[in-house]
Amino acid sequence: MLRARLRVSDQLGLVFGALADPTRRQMLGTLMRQGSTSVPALTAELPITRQAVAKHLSALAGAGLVERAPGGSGREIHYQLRPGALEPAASWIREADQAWAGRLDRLKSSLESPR
Amino acid sequence: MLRARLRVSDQLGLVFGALADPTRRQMLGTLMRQGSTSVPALTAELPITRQAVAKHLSALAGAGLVERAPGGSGREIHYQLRPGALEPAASWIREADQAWAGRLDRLKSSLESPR
DNA sequence: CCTTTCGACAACTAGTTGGTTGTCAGATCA
DNA sequence: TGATCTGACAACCAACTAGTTGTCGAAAGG
Repeated sequence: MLRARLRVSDQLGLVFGALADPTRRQMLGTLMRQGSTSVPALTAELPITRQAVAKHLSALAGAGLVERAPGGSGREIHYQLRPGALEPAASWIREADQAWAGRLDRLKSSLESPR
Repeated sequence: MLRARLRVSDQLGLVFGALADPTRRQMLGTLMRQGSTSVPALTAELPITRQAVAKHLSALAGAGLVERAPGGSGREIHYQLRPGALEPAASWIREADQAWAGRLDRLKSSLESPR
């Protein structure tokens, strides 16, 4: 019956999913270096169309990684990093890394104290 | 002409992509708790078929997060976490988080020293 | 005023994903 | 031996993704 696959607002999944695309990571890189950017600016440094850039930006916004920059005097809409947005992902990785290492330690000690 | 989209071995992308799926994160959780597991064991705790589990496992293996456990006496193939596999992702996030915070600090200080 | 630029949609395409069913050979076990 | 379980494929399907082209109205700029 092909299960529903509701995907009920999997925040962590959205963040990791957004980070999975190299183009999106590059956009974030630009944002980190320059603080704020816009669709036309990103289009200038990427080999894709304005529309594709806009789609990626809205994916990043959907994951909460990016938001509209206030001000916006000109006609271009500017975007900036959203404070704390990386935190859930960072802490998942941190916890996993710890459990990972713990697992390996236990494995190692079980190898060191055999039969 | 619909660009090639070669995706030339984007290791980081593979890892983040693997982590983007909740089912896969759950499998990793099991692995962290139990150290080693197998397709039948995972199938027992998930609402999906054995074949789907195998596919997820091979995605995790493709991202280098998981590997076949040595030994394997019985007929089930066991899998374990691959040491250090999380490192690239962890360090990307760490660096990004730093740049992120730096950006925000500079933003704040520019707000604190106005006109 | 006319041209360009920008944002917002919409429609389309090829390829990928997450899942299914089905099949089959080999290992395990009663 | 015969039933069952396992892993490994393959085919299929619906939904999603990353990109495209095209259109349109509003804002800026000459």
